Amino acid sequence: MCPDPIRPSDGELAILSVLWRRGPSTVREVHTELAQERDLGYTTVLKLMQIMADKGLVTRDASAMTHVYRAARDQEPTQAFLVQDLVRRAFAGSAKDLMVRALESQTATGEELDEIQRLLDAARRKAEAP
Amino acid sequence: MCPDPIRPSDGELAILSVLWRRGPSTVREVHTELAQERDLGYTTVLKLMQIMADKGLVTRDASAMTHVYRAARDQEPTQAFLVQDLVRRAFAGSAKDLMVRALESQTATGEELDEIQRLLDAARRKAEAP
DNA sequence: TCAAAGTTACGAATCCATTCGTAGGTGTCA
DNA sequence: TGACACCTACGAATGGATTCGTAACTTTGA
Repeated sequence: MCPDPIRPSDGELAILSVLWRRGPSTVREVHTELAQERDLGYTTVLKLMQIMADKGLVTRDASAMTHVYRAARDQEPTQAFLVQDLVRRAFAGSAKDLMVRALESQTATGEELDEIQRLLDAARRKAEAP
Repeated sequence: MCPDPIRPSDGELAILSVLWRRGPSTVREVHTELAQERDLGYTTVLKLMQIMADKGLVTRDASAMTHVYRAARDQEPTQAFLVQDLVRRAFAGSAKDLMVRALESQTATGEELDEIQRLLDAARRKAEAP
């Protein structure tokens, strides 16, 4: 479900996001979602999803005429990979610096801050008492 | 110093990182740094830096024969932009979720956790008493 | 039945990042 | 002075992402 992590391109990530949110979907469904954001032809999405199937980023059920696509990678490890990748490329490996930027430039709600606090506590416990 | 933010490519970001760390540098100096990591021709770095100058990502002093390049964007707003970009593309706009992934997948030291705690406190103060 | 709508397959064009070779100019030093 | 090292400029090749048009097939509904 999560083979050799490859950084998905912008278009691929947009499609994966739809599949993660909607679950297994047809090209038509994915295109309908993406077309709300930006102008995009149907066959453009189709072609991209076919390429993604070749790459192994998605699988598809071709038993019916209208194929059903499914993300071949879970969302969480992919997100983790992308964060680590950005940390390495833009933050010299310092995840702390990334969080600094995220906290600075984000107008987080109090609830979100509370949740981050809980995660921080958990990370601290894990760090201090392995 | 930070005009219309454009997402720098991988190569461009690598060069910007060197310029941020070293300050104004020559192509030779940047190439020496980058060549330690991966095999890379001198003219490859030169060409990329020339393109970056055309794009406005760097400026250069051509008064001497050996040109001196300088990052045209500060590091912090560029990092902030990249984080926001990733939040939008891979985390549906939730900076909190990005921080969750960063905390989960990172083996942060106690000191780093303490610093994140301080930043979190500051963000909370700013959120509760604007 | 048969035209319209929907679907996949696929080639091709385009754009961009990346890489490098070559040409030509400039400085250095023996 | 003259060979050598270093510099910039620039064209070109490569590869990948993206986009779309067209062809061919299937389903549907009047």
